[in-house]
This record gives sequence, C-alpha cells and structure tokens, in this order.
Amino acid sequence: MYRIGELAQRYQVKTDTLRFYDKHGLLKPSSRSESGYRIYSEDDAQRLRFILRAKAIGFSLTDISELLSIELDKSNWACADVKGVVDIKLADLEAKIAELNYFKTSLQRLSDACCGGPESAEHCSILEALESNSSAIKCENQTHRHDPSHYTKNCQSKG
Amino acid sequence: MYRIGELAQRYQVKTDTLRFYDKHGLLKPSSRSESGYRIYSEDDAQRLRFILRAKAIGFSLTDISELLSIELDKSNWACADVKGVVDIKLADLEAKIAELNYFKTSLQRLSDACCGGPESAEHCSILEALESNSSAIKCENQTHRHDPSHYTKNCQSKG
DNA sequence: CTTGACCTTAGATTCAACTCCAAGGTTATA
DNA sequence: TATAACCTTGGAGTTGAATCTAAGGTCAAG
Repeated sequence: MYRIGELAQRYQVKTDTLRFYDKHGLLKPSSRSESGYRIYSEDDAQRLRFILRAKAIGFSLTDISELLSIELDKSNWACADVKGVVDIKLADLEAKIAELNYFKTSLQRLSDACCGGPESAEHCSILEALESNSSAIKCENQTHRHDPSHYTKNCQSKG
Repeated sequence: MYRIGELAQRYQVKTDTLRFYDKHGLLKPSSRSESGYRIYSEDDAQRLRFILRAKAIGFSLTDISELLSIELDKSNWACADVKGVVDIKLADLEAKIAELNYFKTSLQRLSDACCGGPESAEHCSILEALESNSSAIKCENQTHRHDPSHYTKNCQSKG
C-alpha cells in the first residue's frame, strides 16, 4: 500500500501526474485513507506499470484507456481487437515518420547549399530558396566572392 | 493589392490564419483601407510565400519569425546564423525521427507477436507484454489452442 | 504545540497553431 | 433599399498531457 508520493517516487512520475490519471480514469487508487489520502495497492502499481510501459511504446493516454478496458475484460475481446489498436498506431507512426523524413530531406538540402561561414547573409542560399518560387536550391559558390576553400565542402553539384 | 479574402484564396489559407499571422507579427498587411480592411501588397504576398514555404519544410512559426527577421536585415547577419537555425532544426528532427523509429520497432514487435485472430484476448501476447516486467515478447503459438495455420504467418521465432 | 513534509480540492496555465464565435460595419449587386 | 458576401474586433475553444497555484487538512518528530 502506497501513498501518492511513494508511488510517484517509485515510478519516477509526479504526484500531479498520478492525480491526473485518477481524474481521467486511467488509474484510480483502490482505496482512500480515513483522511482522504489516496492509497494505491500492488495491483494499482501493476496497472501503473502497464500505463508507463504503453506510454514508452508510444501510445497516447486515449489508446491506453482503450487497452486497459480490454485488459480488464480480456475474455470478451479478441486478439484482433488488440492488434487493431496496435496496427492503427503503427500506421499513424509510419505516416508521421515519412512526413518527418520529408522535412529532413528538405532541410538537409537547404543546409548543404549554405556555406555556413561568416559571410553576409545577403546571398545566403537558404534565404534565397525560401524567397524564390522554384524548388531548386542554388549553391552559394557562385554568389560569395571569396576563397571558397573552407565553405564549399558541403555544397557539391546540388540542384 | 489584395483584401484578406483574396490573399487567403490565392494561397489556400483561411482568413483566420492571416489574421493570426497579423496578430503574431509574422505578416502585417502593409496598409489598411479607409474602413479598416487589411490591404496586402505584392511584397506582403511574397512574405506569405516565404512563410508557407518555410512551414512546408517543417519550420515552426517561431523559427519562421527568426528567419524573417534575418531576411529583413540580411546584411547584418552571416550565413552561419541562417545555417545555425536550419541545423538546429535538423538535429531536432533527427532526434524526433529516431524516437519515432524506436516506438515503431516496439510496436512492430508487439504486432508481429499477436495472431490478430478472433481468439479470446485472454492470452494475447500484446497484453501480456504490457503486463509483464520483461521486455521479451512471447509469441501466441504456444498459448492459443487451435489450428495455427492462419495466424502464425507473422510470428516466427521472435523473442 | 509547532514545524515541515505530506496530502486534499478545484481550477488556471502551458505549448502550437490555429479555428470558431458573436456582434457589428462595409461594399457590390439586383 | 435590401440582401448577400465580405470585412472588423476581442475573446473563447481545440488537442494532449500534464504542471502549477491557492487555500487548506493531516501527520510524525522534537
């Protein structure tokens, strides 16, 4: 039996977080002391571990609620239901990753085109790319008038 | 010279969004009509294109503010400043992608271990993985008592 | 019997980037 | 002149997951 602070410390969460989980129905302490303190049982702790593990895997609290309601009533659910939750999440995640990879490619292309040196940004190819209408990125080699030996290592035949 | 609705339609944004950009200083219309309507110039439109392009690349509005303030005063900034903004973003993005890939791997492992069939979830390996303390995931082949021919295609020698 | 660490509650705030609303003013067209 | 389509403002709501605040109750030690 743990009080909120003990449970919080044991699992490295804030007491606020546990109260939040209580309020939102994810984890209600199985009893209260006479004075109203939350008292968490070992089962409650187990449930918290479930929540934290699911969170670490990338589930939202809403997903976790769903998984917990299945968990509490396993025999009335099928594997297909559980796998469905996971697979939807997986598809979301793949879409998100694809999007971020697209951003990354764009940024990488911008970064590569810029010398990154102490030259004035007047001809900075990053700014020019953001100003222009085209998606082509011009390298700075042509616009900066100085010895390019230090700054061109990143910018080779792009665009 | 465009009124807010025209500019919005031309660039496929909502008028609300343009008012939001105005309020937050990203894009203030260069003039107002006698009756107070926002009037956007061609320069304003160019600035909007800059914003939208930067957004599409994955910059936050905060990042974009910073880029715009450099853009407006290019000669007092160096390429290094601009590239710095991009490279910080790139590093953030890489960290985010790595995190999501980690989530994805975890979810994929869970998904692969579950038959996804109409069997009761009582021995669902996904739920068991979330309940257990170990990170090992047991495949359902051993726990479901039925012809496994349809459901084991995803679960081979995992864990 | 007081100090300090703990606990309670309801409700406000945070972040991003909008999005929506109400109440009212303007402008173009029939 | 009436109607519809536009515009204005300030302010509230959205999502997710907390985090913080204020005002107060409880408990163990000295």
